[in-house]
Amino acid sequence: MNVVPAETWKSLTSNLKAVTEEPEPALPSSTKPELPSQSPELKFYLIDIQQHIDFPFQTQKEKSGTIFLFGKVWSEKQKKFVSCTVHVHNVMRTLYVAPRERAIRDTSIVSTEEEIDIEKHVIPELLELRKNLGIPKMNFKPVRRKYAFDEPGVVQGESDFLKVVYSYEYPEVPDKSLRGNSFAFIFGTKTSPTENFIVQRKIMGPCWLRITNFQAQSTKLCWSATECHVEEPWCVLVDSQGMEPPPLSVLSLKIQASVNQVEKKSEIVAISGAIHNNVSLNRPTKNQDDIKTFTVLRKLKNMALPTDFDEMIKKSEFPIRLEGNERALLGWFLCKVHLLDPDIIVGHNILGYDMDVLLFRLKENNVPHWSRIGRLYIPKMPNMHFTGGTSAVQRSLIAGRLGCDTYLLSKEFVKLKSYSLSNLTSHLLDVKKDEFDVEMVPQMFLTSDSILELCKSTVVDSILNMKIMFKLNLIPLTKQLTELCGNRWVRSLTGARAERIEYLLMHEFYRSKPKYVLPDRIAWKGETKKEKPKYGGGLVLDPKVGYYDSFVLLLDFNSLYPSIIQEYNICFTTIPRSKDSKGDWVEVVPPPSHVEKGVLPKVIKKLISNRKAIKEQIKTSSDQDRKEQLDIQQLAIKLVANSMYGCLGFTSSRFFAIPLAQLITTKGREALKSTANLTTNQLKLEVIYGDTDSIMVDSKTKDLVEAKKIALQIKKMVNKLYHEMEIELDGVFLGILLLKKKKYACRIVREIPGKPFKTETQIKGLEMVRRDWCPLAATMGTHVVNLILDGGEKGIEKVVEELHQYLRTQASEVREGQIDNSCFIITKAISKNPEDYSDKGLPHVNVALANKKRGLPVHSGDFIEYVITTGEESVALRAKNPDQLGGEVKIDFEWYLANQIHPTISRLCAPIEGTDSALIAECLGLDPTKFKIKEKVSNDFRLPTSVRLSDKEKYKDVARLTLKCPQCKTEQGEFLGVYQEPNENEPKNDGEHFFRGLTCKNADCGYKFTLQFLKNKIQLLITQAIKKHYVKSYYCQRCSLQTQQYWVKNGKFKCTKQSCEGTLVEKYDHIALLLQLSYYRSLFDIDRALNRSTVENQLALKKIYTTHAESCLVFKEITQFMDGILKENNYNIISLKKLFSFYQ
DNA sequence: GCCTGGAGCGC
DNA sequence: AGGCGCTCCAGGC
Repeated sequence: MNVVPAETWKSLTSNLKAVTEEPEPALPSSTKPELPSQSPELKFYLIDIQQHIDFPFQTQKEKSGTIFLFGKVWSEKQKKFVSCTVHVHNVMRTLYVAPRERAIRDTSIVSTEEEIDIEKHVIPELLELRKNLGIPKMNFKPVRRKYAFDEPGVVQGESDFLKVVYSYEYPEVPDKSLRGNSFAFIFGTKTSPTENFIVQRKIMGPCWLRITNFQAQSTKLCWSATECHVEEPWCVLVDSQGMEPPPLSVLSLKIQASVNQVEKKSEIVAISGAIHNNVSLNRPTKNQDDIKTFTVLRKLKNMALPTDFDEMIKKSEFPIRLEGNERALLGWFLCKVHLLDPDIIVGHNILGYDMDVLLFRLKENNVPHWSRIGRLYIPKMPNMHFTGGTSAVQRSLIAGRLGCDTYLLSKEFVKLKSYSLSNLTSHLLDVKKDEFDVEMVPQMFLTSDSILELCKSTVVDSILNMKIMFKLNLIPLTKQLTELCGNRWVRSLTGARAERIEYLLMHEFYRSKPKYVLPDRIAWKGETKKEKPKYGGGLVLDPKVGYYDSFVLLLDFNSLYPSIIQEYNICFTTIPRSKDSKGDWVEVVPPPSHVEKGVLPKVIKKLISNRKAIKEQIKTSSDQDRKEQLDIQQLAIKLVANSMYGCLGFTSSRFFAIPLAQLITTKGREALKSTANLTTNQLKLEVIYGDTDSIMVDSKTKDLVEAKKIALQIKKMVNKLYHEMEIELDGVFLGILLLKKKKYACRIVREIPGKPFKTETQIKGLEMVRRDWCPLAATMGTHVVNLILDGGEKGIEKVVEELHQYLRTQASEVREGQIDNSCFIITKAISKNPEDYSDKGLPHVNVALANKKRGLPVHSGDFIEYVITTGEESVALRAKNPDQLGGEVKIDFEWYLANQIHPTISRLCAPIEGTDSALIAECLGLDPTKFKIKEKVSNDFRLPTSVRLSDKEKYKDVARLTLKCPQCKTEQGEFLGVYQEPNENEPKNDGEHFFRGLTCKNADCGYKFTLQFLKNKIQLLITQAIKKHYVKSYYCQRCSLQTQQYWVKNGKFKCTKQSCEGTLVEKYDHIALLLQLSYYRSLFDIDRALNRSTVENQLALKKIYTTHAESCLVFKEITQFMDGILKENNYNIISLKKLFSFYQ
């Protein structure tokens, strides 16, 4: 058993300052908390805000109107920052009542004629409401406010509102009372104390606060080092001086559980922690290796530890604490947490799994002071379900400490195929570490060595987690995002992206003068299933499929949607919105130019100009430290600016506005269309593809400087059209294989000053970048892509040859079991609980169910890894967890070749001449009959200029088409077809007059060749071609021998080579045949001729075609006729075989 | 063969 | 607890 490779252990621990133990935790002291200071004002660094938790000893008023500010203060006594909690009492409900323009008819309060007056009508109606709700006290105050949202009946723009303030201890205004006779709506009834506090106190994320009039707490309610309270929210002021924030202490946790096989419940056997006490908030932390660790381990029930284990612990390279049982382990751990008092707890999937297990075990073991896991003192654990997933209630129990989940956050900030800890460490840290199965834990307790290995594994995991947190700059980045938007930091850490934008806009609308009344939060409808789209999105241009070996330019609009918001002044405040009679939103247009700039464009402008300034600073700064800090800032701004559009279209967003989102995408489509059109028509360039905000242009040159000039032309032309939107050269490709919309592979040019440029292969959308295809398919696909992209230099025939060779060797390696099992693992996410799938035929669902049965945690959103094994059942039932492989459970190689490798390679080769689906199948040793070509027969794939051989070159060896007049028997000479090579200096040929009228060259005869005659001739030629080229040979899977001899053993064709026992597979070399057939076809294909001509020739050709329209029709029919034959036979070897036998 | 979910991409 | 557009595969009819 070796989970932690020696080099991993060494690399991780040698860098640590010291892997030593903290002092033994003492029992909790009962001394009264130290008062922060005696000065009238407390400097307090705010980290997080939490609302009430149900303390049994709190009054209703305290429960509902009190919020907790968690943060840090300077302790003179200890000469360091210590944790502090400030209780803010009396946060009040703040409602805004919007009067109706006219009162509702037939009411006792006002007559219909009367204008509504706040004093006369609204206040009395509210007093009535107050009485009915039993609220003793409400404050009223008429105020000027603006409104720009969608509550029906509320006046848009500036008007009078009635502000109502009352305590949270009294009931909320119920939904049925939100509309009255004199008022259209009451806003803010559901707003939480936290939100009111943040918005009204204008708190933008973690920041320094000045706390005035603070008082000592008489009752200790927190585990923080210090605590105090203020009676009124206005005692809390944002300190604008902007001092450097204090460093935070971070505890990285790894909880090692084991499944109790009797009860099928998780138990905790070990916990490791890694501590860093000096984590920076604004920049990457220095001395990231300044980490200390602890590990606490316990004995298993009814299982003695190996006798030499005490000795082992003493000799261990890192501290291990041994406890007798789970309860003692947890108690020791809680003391540790209390002593270390971390501001942040980091862990892998800690918010999705670990917290649940920890809380469950704390409860089961009835561990005292369990709430020290957080900073609030909570006497009794609330009732909750333990489902193996951490619920919102559970998360709130660590209040005061920020939970930083590397699993959750890496999902948000980096794109990977898997987010398991081992995959994260291998991609981000270049460290190898395996994970072991929880089922292994009990047997690991049998020997001291394996117990030590287990401890090593947990301690290494805790260190790695910390390192991932540093690597991704999770703390500075999320802090920056929080600061930009003014939401709560914990929310940024749990990936609440929509909420960030909500807060950004709330602050912005609240800052405006006069303030805006904000829209209410929409209740979450619980439904998570994807709805169908509500409006149109980005435009995707039809790709001109093929392989290009010239420089291809990628131009795109910088931050298209944010730019559009600015360019067209798109905002709630500038564009009136309404619904039609069916209740659908009416499409809108941008406001006239004289309209004042809206709030949205203003925010975007601020963000973008800040980002520009920061990027400028990065360029000029020489301080690496500062550069990294600035880079985090600019990245955060980009993330925020780009996500604003998404929130406009998000149904549950507070700032939900379909018409605005729709207008933005409409303008985006317009911009892309016009850019593509202008490039094609005005600059006469070829746009080969485009998606949402980008176009790809074939420069048709092999000169980089020349290509860049073209890009500049496009840029200049397009940018003249806009103020805010800006197109830019985003990249130059040398070689691109363009296969489908959103699917391509290219070589990006990377320029190095003073040196020749390099290229880097980039793949988009293909199987190779998808986690639901196995790594083997990805490796092979990538290899083939590189073969093709290298094609420009080698020539396409060579590429095809190499490709076929590669497939053969790979296929035999697969069959012989030479490929590592891990290359066959397919990963798929489950989107709901495995039991909830109606469709039981899904492999990953079956594996998820099997995992669950074994006691492994499975939750919605998890990635399930599986392999397909041999057997007779359906594929779904043959899907197994990779750790089950061995013995009779074997990987079904044939399934992989047919269902993973073949489709991947076939699709890549679709535009490549000289190979096809059936041929690829044959190379892979699969039955070619099962791989009929689905793609339509088409010869109009783009081929690169250099690889695209001239027809003359390409068809130099094929049999020519000659015709003889059936009437006068005159030989007509070679038929040269509809396509003339450009710049051909050869004399006019005899075949040309066929084209000019399909008439016999013997003027006396004058026979006109009929369609039927030509068809028959073609049919004949095809059969001749088949006879000539169709030679069957065999290919040895083991020694690669190609032969036409064989001997039979056990009904299999065996290799004739001495001492080779390999099996022969049939090899059909039908490239020559295809070439011949495609030659015949090319003679008649007008579209192809046009496609392959230069621009000048195209014009000339078109002219000729028009004058000979009748002949052209015949040619078209012949082309279609040939396509028919080819399609019918599917370019398929077996079908060709049938044809062959038929004509034999 | 057509349609519908689901999954996972691209932007 | 951002959006839509576009392959692909499976399964059902």
